[in-house]
Amino acid sequence: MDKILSVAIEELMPDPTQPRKSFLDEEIERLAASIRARGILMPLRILRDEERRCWLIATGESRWRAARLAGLKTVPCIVVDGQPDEADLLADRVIENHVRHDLSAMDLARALAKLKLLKKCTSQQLAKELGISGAAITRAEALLSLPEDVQTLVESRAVPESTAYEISRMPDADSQRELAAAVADRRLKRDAVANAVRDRIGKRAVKPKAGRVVCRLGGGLSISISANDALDWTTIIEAIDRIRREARKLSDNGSEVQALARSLRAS
Amino acid sequence: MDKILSVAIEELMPDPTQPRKSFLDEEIERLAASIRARGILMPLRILRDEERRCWLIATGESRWRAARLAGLKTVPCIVVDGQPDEADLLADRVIENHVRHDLSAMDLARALAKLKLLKKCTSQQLAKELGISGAAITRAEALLSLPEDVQTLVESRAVPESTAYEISRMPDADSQRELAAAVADRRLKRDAVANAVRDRIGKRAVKPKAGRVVCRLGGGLSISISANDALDWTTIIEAIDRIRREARKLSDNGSEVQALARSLRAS
DNA sequence: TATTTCCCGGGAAATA
DNA sequence: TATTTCCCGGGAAATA
Repeated sequence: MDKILSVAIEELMPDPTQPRKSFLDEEIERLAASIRARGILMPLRILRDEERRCWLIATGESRWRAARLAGLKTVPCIVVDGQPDEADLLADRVIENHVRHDLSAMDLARALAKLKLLKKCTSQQLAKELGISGAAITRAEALLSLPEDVQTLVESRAVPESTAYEISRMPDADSQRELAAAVADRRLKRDAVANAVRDRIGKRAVKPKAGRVVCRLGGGLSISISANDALDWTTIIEAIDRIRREARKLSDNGSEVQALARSLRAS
Repeated sequence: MDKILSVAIEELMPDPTQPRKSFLDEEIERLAASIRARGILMPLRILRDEERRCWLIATGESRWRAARLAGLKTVPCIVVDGQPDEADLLADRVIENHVRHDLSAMDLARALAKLKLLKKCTSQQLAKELGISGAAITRAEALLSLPEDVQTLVESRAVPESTAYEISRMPDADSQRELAAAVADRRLKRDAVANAVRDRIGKRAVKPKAGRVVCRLGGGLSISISANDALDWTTIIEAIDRIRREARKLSDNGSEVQALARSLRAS
């Protein structure tokens, strides 16, 4: 049977014949955090390259990068035997890339609550170690506050997890039961539940930070001004003045109107 | 170093001290399909139970169930050494439960297209073998039809995958570029793009150009002017003059910037 | 630090 | 079979 080899980080390299991958730094950092906490659970799958005298990574390149970042010297690997062809390698990578959900929402909620107790840590610390978001922990734990009968509906998937989280924000068990029943009946979906909850508990003032003012001038004509940050009058008026000067100039030149966009981009 | 053991299916059992899991039949069936196609890529992690004289599954219960369904006699396993405590086991299961995205959207698209060629199969057959949805394959492949420069925006994640799919439904490259630029600029999100596309292709009696000029002034600031019909200079300049007068007036009044939209709508 | 909002990835079911 | 619609899971960033 195959052995698991402990291979030095620097003896491994990505397979050059495989499609180039792009890695998000924060994704690798999150994985590195869980490797620091628990090590590499699943061995990489590697191929021998006799010419280069090194190992090529068949699957697990992001684990390799994260392990390096985490300061590991070696990583566990399985040598892929036989002569896998390109289709096999591609198929394996796609399969590995894909999620497997072994835990139900309630299982996850209970596991996280237990972990917090056992490790005596905060939700955020736990999130970091496990490589999941703090928001996910908040939402999972909220499920445990639901009445038993509602939890049963979640367990049976009659009420989806994200809908159940919205329900958990209702202040009393009876309203929660009522909403859960409506969802199980397919009379309400998540977004409708979220709206019902907001009506009840009062909505939060949300202001988008990206500024945007849309001015409808009538007859279908409108001008919208947008920016990455909140807009102020100085920015708005300077912008309008710029576009006005340019429009007059181009109009006098006899340019066509699309030139307005081009000329402002260039300037 | 640890060995990979080939353990008979019936010598394995779920760890009774671990939280009960619920499994979706269709989830297990999908996994079984990929196991039939490519086998079990990642060994299960198991613990010895001396009392019961069998192995307990630490991680990989759904792979075990799927393997049974797929008719395998044995599965590859790694024996977890040492005395992992409950926190370790729970943490490992949560980590394993979690997604790792090794492939970018464009990488996935290219890998799927290549697999279809190599295996000479339909998208649906491929979906089944890989354990992903047919819809995902349709969407991934659509990305390959985008102009190079738009594909580059997707690769760099300036345009999200699902948004890029909506863009790919626009009938011509110029509209696609325009939408992609708006998304990269954060002027449009996915749902707005989807609506724009529906307006354009749903109404098939092609609505020839609603006039629109988008002026990027730099630093994220932009002004767009749009109308139901084609735009001409007179309309543009009159519109700009109106908004300019109003902006100056409201600015002098000390109003907040959103008043600009309201006051023009009223007038 | 914890919670909530926003919105993207992607599966199931409806549709072509 | 392929594509599109609908909507849930869950991360990032805003908010408390």
